[in-house]
Amino acid sequence: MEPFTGEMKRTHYCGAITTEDVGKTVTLCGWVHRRRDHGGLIFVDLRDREGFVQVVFNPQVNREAHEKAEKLRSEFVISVRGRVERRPEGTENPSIPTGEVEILAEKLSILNESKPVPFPLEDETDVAENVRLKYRYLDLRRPSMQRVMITRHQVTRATRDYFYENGFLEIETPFLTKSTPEGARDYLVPSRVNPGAFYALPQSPQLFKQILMVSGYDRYFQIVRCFRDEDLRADRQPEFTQIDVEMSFVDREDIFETMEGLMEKIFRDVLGVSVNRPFRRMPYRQAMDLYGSDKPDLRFGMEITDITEEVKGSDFNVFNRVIESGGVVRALVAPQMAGISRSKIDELTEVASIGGAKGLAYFKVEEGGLSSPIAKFFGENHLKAIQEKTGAEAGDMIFIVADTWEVVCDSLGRLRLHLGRELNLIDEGRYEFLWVIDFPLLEYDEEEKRFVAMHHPFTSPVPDDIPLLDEDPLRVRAQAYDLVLNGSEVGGGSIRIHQRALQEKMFSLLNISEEEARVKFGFLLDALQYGAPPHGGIAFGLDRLVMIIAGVDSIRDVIPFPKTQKAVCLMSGAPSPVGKEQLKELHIKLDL
RNA sequence: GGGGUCGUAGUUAAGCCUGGUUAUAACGCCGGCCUGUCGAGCCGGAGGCCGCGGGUUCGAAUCCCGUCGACCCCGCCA
Repeated sequence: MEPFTGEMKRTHYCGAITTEDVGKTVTLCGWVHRRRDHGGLIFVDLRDREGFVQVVFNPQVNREAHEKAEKLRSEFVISVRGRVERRPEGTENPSIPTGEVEILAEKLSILNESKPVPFPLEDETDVAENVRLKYRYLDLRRPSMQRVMITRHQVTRATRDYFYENGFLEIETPFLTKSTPEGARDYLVPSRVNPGAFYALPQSPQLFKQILMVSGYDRYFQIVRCFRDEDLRADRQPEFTQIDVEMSFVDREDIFETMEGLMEKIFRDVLGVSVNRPFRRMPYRQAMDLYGSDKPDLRFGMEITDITEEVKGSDFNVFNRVIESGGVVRALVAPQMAGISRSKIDELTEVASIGGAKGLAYFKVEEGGLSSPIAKFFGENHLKAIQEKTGAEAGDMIFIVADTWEVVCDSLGRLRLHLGRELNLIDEGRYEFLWVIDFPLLEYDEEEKRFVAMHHPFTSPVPDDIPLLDEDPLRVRAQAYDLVLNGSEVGGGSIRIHQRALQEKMFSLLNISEEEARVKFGFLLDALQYGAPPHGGIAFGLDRLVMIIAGVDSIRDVIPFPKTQKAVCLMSGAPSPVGKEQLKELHIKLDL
């Protein structure tokens, strides 16, 4: 080990050396990626965040450097000074960016050694994820991980640039804030100086950004961490990052225009892709009807067809009972799948059953018509009508689910996605944006026996629907919108309620008492009395957006230090027990 | 809370169904040789609580029960 002196400080990044640099003496700092020791000659691939370059230790160039290089091992940290040379003819390596050049080492400093690493630091890795997470500092050293983190940086940079250019103010909101009902479970932080009281980490800065509008800041954005104590998934972490936006004196169109501009800039700056504007729009109801999802993947077609009318009057009682009780019968055509096996059908039935379907009926489309174990219950006119309505052609398979509207949508939606992937109908290079609009304002929660807000309680109803709040609350549409990209919800927002009376009415519809509203949201209700401007906004899930842009399947691959499914950090060991003294200071007794 | 997949040298896997001498391979690691390699090559070597605990058996990596952990999914996530 040697001191790091000025003469060995970096002049270039390894990955940035080009034929332009031939003849120059450069100093490189980095990690030994690989060493190939020929006894006489030693080759070292030296790596830094920009890439790697071959360093040649030749005793005839410098004996001392060559002798030292014999000690080098993987992941040693070194500084090398030497001349950039074009590689001798026939030894170029066209498979790497710096393959035409090499560094003839004249001086080597070993700045630090490394134990043998627990797994190879290669781009392609099949190492178990728990090993990667335990040694995250090594995992993050892998070039593919560094590329993703750089991509993430580019996305946040493009975002900041865009909002700065468009007159938005970047303002911070508290992390130690107040627990609110509705929504996800809160992460709580005990207050030492207020025994028995707790802060909550924000699920989002929702109320604060609305307050900022009341305060006249007009256009706000923040790239901000949010916390939700719910179970994890491939695209869900307990702490995640939102691009949070709020604007005053705007309607939905202004938000769409501004946010499409943001997406356009991000995709241009980061991927060099130009996106088609304006983005498509689709009412929630239509998305559910056609794609069985409120976040449809529009990279492929395969739309769902309603055949409730077409099957009426058959002898098939399963369908008849569903229709009598107000349900629907709908079909999905799987192209050229008529020949699939019984076990394949079982597998697809399983997929549909996740959505609640109690069975999956099917018709094989043959030259002469439809065939199926249940075909005997249908007249020739029924079968013909089904085939015509679905547009199925010979060789196709028609899958049918009959149930409540919700179950049919969910089941066929899942089946559609499953088949889309399996039949390779999804063009991975495409980016299909979609605004889903006209969400219902409310849903009925069977468990709690009350209405709950579909988006959140501060979402404004569509003005025309306000009279319905009393007559038929479930039919009230919200001024809410989601941005969907390739079947993933990447953002959601709404025009907010800016009048106290309407906000109070909303709380009462949600069965939140006046008393409770005052305690939980009093500050918002108060603020709305003092000149609150009309306003609205949106929040994007930065992590999900980066997942799509970087083309990775796990949210853990776009977060430098993620948690496992049990919300544990395998590197630091968090969460962990704390000492008695610490608990006592916080006035907390454990009950385990 | 529930369903599923997985857990064997540092890493990735085989062996497990059908129990039987010393648990197999590749990569990595250590030593030697080697001046144009880039997954360098050749020769030699070390390395295992078969996740953990219990049971069945003359005998368990292998069969059974439990448990822990990682991952995927359902519920949950305004």
